[in-house]
Amino acid sequence: MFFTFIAKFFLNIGVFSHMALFLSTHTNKIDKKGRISVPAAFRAELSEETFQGVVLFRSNVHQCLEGFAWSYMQEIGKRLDNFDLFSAEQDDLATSIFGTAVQLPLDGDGRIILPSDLIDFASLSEKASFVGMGAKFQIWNPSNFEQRREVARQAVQSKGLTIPKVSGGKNE
Amino acid sequence: MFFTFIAKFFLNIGVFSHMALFLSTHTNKIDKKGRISVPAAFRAELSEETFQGVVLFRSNVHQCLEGFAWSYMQEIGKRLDNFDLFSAEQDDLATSIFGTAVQLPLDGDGRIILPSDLIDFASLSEKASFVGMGAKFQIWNPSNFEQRREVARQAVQSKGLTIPKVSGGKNE
DNA sequence: CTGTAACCCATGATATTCCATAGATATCCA
DNA sequence: TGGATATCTATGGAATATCATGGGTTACAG
Repeated sequence: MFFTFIAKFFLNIGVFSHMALFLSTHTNKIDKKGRISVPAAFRAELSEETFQGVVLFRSNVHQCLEGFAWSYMQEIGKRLDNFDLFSAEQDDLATSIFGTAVQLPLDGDGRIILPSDLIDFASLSEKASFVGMGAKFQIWNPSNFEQRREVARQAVQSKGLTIPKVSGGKNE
Repeated sequence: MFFTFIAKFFLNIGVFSHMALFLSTHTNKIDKKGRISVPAAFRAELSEETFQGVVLFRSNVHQCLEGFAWSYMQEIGKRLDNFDLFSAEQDDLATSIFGTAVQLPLDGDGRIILPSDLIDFASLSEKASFVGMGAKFQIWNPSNFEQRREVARQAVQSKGLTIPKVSGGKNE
């Protein structure tokens, strides 16, 4: 159908080009070499990326790490451009994101090596939880995340936040 | 930017129009591997989906699970992506929606495997009831659902709840 | 040299695929 | 209409593939 064709066209040229959608929480072990398996479901989302790996940096809000596909960094760059070029916000964000980010390749078995400073920052020890957040994901100390999950749930309820309504269905 | 505007326009007018419509209640057995058949009527609603399976997460309101088609989840993902990337709201929503959701593929016989933490959350044991809710469905312990059904029925009666007529635009 | 990272392979646990069956439903034809 | 046959569905179990993890070996840079 015509509209579908048009929409697919725009998808293909990259307006909403394939975006990774990280979902669910997976807890894996950090071995004594500092390696950890990236969950297979997350790796599948990265399969079409030119760079096979992830970008990690320190969260500005929580005691956890944040991760993206490499291509999503470009999107962040674009969004930063919407700030005033020399504003304090732009400077702070650019510093905290680009300044501290590390690019970690996947090894042949789908693992990454977590740098020790990031392990320290997020208080990781034996295990770490990969938490899907849609376009990005977070890496948490599992017990810290249990608390965070509960806080988030209550915030969603008390602030009356709702899942954004989906339009476009036959049956709205 | 122009292309973004056009793409948003197509999203809003509902290019992605097919939406599953889940109806009725079906109770099936959970086998010792944690597998359960998704009711055939629900599977038929999923037949046009690119991803053959469902997305489940914990209800924020009831002691039950909620399920969607994958495309519905993608749509939520795009909307969530329009929030400020690092805002508290985005973070809370993404954590409670994506962080707790799981993507479950249908096996060749139309079954899914229920993760044990979700089985615990919903107090499921031998059997589970799939309850159609339109665009989504819920999964209940059958006896808990009987109570819930009665509470809902009385609420509708006493409050005189009705389904509002759709007015104006599709996505208000 | 020496430690670290990249690569390779082994293994147990878990998930996925495949096949069998029984009961229910639908279909078809006399 | 009745009854035989085919199809679909839910379920059980076995065979196969995948994943997470551990450990070893080689490549390489300080």
